[in-house]
Amino acid sequence: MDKTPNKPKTQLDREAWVNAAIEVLAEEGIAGLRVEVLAKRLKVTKGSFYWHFQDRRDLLIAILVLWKDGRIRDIIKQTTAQAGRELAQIYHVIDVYSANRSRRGMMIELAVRDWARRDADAAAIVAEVDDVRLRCSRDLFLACGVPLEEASSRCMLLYAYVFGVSLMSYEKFDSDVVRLKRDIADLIARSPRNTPATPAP
Amino acid sequence: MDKTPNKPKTQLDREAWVNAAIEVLAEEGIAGLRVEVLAKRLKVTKGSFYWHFQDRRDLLIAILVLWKDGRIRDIIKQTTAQAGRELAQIYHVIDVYSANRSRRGMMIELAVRDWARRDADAAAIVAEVDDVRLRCSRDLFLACGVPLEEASSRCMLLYAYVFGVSLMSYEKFDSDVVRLKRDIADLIARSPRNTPATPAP
DNA sequence: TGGCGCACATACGGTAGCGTATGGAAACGG
DNA sequence: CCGTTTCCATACGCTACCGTATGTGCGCCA
Repeated sequence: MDKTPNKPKTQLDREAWVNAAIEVLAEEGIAGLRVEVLAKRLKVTKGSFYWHFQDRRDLLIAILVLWKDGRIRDIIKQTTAQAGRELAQIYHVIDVYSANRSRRGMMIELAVRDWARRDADAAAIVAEVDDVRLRCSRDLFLACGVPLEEASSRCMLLYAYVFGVSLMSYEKFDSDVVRLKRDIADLIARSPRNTPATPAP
Repeated sequence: MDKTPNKPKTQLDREAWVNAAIEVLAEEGIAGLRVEVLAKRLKVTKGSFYWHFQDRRDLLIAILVLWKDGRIRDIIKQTTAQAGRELAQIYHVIDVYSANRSRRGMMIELAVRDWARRDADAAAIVAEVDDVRLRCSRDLFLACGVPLEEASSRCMLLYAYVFGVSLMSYEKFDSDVVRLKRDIADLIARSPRNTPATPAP
């Protein structure tokens, strides 16, 4: 009767553990991600954890893999523009990643990157994700007619900016944050817009 | 006879502890900064630590204060340019902060910023430092004749970039990193360069 | 030269966390 | 109906820390 394929929910699977772990990772960082804490959050004991995972590192690797896949899927989605809308898409990418809207995603991002500073496996995953992201957004600039080297510079500036700005506190500095962010987006992306000197391909 | 003011070195003072702590902070992050580990590194036991400090948090606060003072002194030094050399100074700031040369300083920077994401005291210190940095480098842009709002945007882009780039891995992306970084520096600072319409003060 | 305080060392209790060993209930299969 | 598998609970040993209490060598000073 309850053979329906909806949520059984009485049992936990690996994926449920990993999702909860990513939540803790976002809140507490990699150092705060403890299996007993995680178990308490899921209302079970660590006996369950060590049935699903060989050890703590097994969970950590699973987190990295899931995060990598999600990030790559996301960036491909975000950088896929209809022809002619590439510049608008660049602005959209800047907006999405630098806004507080995706605060949770950025918290995970920063936690993973901090983790990667001391862990080779995490560093390798971050390197893969960065490479895909840079190439995808560079393609967006290239589609706008920006030369290759300039496209490289601009897309790298783009990503460095969105990560860096999430580390800073700038509330005291400028009251009109909306204008500030808009102007910065222009600095990163504007050349394709008003480059009368650059001949169209 | 040994009243000379050189290193007595037989005794540890508070500052020696704090300096060693900052070293550990850079290497292991705030979570890895344990008093017994620190004591072991200094070849003493924690009995010494708890003579100099009330508790672990006492040390952490001392770290924050020392770091703040050092950063503010440094930014004032880096943004003090002789008249007419402001633009060169901007490029110098970008170069100094984004280069691997000051890798240790950046490791501390990132560790403190990660710490600040979960600790109110650290966050307050970071906010102070950011505010001073942004104002100092904005003044540099202003001295180049850049309008106020554009100066704000550019200096914020500057700092977001230098922090963000230290979080990324871009070796696989572009082989000519020197050119890449030079072009990015131009994107951040270039407008002041070719604005012949701006009269010198 | 005896006392006094500095700068440690030693020892202790307590918590948090990892991983293991084993028990047990519930579902499932024959 | 019974055995097996799945999924989790309980209990245990161990290490790493935190913070405290107390012991101790040593220079200094009257």
